[in-house]
Amino acid sequence: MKEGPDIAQIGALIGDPARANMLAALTGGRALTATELAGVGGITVQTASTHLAKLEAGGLLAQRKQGRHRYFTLADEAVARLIESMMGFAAGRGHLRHRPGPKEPALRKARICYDHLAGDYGVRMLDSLIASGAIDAVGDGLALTEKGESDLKCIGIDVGNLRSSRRPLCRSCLDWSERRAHLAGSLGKALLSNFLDKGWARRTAESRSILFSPEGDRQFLKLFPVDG
Amino acid sequence: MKEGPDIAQIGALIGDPARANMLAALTGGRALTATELAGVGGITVQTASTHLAKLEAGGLLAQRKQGRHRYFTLADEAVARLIESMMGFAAGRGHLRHRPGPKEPALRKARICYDHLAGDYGVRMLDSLIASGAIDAVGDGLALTEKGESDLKCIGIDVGNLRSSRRPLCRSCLDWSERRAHLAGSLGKALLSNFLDKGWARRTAESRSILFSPEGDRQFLKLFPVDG
DNA sequence: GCGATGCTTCGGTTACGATCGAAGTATGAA
DNA sequence: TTCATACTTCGATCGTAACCGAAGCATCGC
Repeated sequence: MKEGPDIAQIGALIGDPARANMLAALTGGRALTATELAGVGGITVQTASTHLAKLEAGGLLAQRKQGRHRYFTLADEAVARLIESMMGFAAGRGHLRHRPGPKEPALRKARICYDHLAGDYGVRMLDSLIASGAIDAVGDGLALTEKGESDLKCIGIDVGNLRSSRRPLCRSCLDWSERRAHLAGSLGKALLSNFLDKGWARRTAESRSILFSPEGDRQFLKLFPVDG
Repeated sequence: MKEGPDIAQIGALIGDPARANMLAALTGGRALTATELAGVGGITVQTASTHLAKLEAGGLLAQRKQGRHRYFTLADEAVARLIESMMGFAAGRGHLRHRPGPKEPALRKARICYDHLAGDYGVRMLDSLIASGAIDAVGDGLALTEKGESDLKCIGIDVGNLRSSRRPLCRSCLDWSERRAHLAGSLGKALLSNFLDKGWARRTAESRSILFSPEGDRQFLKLFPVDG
């Protein structure tokens, strides 16, 4: 019976609603304090503190002390992928939390997934990159082409730098709202950073959603057209 | 706070040790009865029954009545992928259940992962297929080459038939014991079936491990050499 | 019909863990 | 120093869910 790694521990860690909410919030990539996380979990700070200790002991979270604050983040990208893949699974089973809330539409349009763009815009961007021949979709994987590399240089992304990191350049990540793939990996991160730097979009304080400015919206849609 | 799909439900379902053991056992691909699952979970049939009802209600399991038996399987491949990905994650964090048991070595050598070969042999097979040019590894994805298609025909696998199914032909699946990828998808399934049909290997009754016969072992190692 | 087997439902016990108030520690500000 | 903020630890409560014995259905073999 006792075969393989123990998934029950991790399941149990994610299985508590308060902890699940905190993890989902941290999938936004931002480092949050214990008090903020207590807020998203809907619990007091004392309770949050014990939850956070458990999550850290389980290897899901990392913390960084800074003054009297304690900032928590997901331990690494693997955690983010696990959470997102569970979200994709849950969405596919109809385990939606309840009726779409007021913030849902914005979240479905564009949101941050650890450090890259997800939602309708994320999926659109990848589709467009594939259609233009910048990225090859082979089997279930993604690879940047030479054309893609030069295209990216034009908008100010130096792929050479990215390659030097150990992290994969392109990675596909299943989008729970669109049920299709969007672009993750260091390139996904670089593209989102690029948009934020240019002022095309900005992150919101409380939510995972990404807000595009009217001008940014226009530029983005022009840069990543659909149907070719 | 209430953003996105509800992962807590699924986490909680997997988070119980008895349920986790049952799910892990079902990742073996075989349909098991409630009594058998009670055995792997280390609980009585009554308790198992309630667990199984919950897992079914949560969409993780499917059941099929047959006479007075009730056979349970994972609801679909997505569940299997979720379980395996959690195992991979857990293994990476050192959440190993405890000391390797007596059956561990066999399990690490070759085991079934839903419907394809995993473990050392599974990883070796994929490595060899890539080294021989039968499969292209592009980015994090896999694609069968023309050479691969003709190679497979020689050992009695008709790729054309496989293509007609909706399921992806090649898919990489992270191996929790080896921490590297092995081949999943319909091709992974076909290869394992092929070995079983030829009598090279057989499944065991109780465990997920795959036992190779001496002759099958020889043939397998010859067909999938390492180092080119 | 009968008993045996496989499974579910019911009822009651038990144990674990989530929760919060209160007190304790650490850091920063005044 | 003194106070305020951020967080953790302690202690106690409470609810839920896992668990099993016993009883209830369903199906098979005879």
